Amino acid sequence: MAKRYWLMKCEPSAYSIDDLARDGETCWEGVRNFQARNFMRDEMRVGDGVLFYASNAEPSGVSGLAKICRTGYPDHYAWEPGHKYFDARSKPDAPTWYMVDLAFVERFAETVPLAALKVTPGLEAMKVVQKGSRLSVQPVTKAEYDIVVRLGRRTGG
DNA sequence: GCCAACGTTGGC
DNA sequence: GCCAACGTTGGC
Repeated sequence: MAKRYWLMKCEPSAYSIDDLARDGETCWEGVRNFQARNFMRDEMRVGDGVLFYASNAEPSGVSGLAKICRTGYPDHYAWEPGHKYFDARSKPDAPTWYMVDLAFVERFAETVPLAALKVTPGLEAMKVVQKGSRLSVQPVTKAEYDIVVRLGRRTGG
């Protein structure tokens, strides 16, 4: 299957592109939205490209790149009573929630702010630029991915 | 910190 | 199945 592209959101106070650069790889636990779950469980493949998006940040925007290094598997944190991500619905023999693993690719010198995404031709259809979009894992096209990468690598504004 | 927009839950 | 209430997301 052809390589696909995604945008994945995280608050930097929880996990940032710098954290990923340090760790090399991380598991993307804690997604508790069915649509986002379906993308991770059913559609992501090893090698897919990821725009790493910092939400609730200064500024919010794409702070770097990652790639999928492990396809969907059960989010075992949902099975740990007392854990922040515990969910009694999810059982080891019938998991409700899934996660993938991400590998660090690149940290942009400066975050590409949401405001820049909103005014860049070719990105109008991205979910993240649409008002009220809360989906934390969303597909992007190769064209959109390439435009954002170009913005992220452009130095000196 | 505010609050609009959203997804989910639950009463009926 | 409807929809109000609730909790959460996330820009500002």
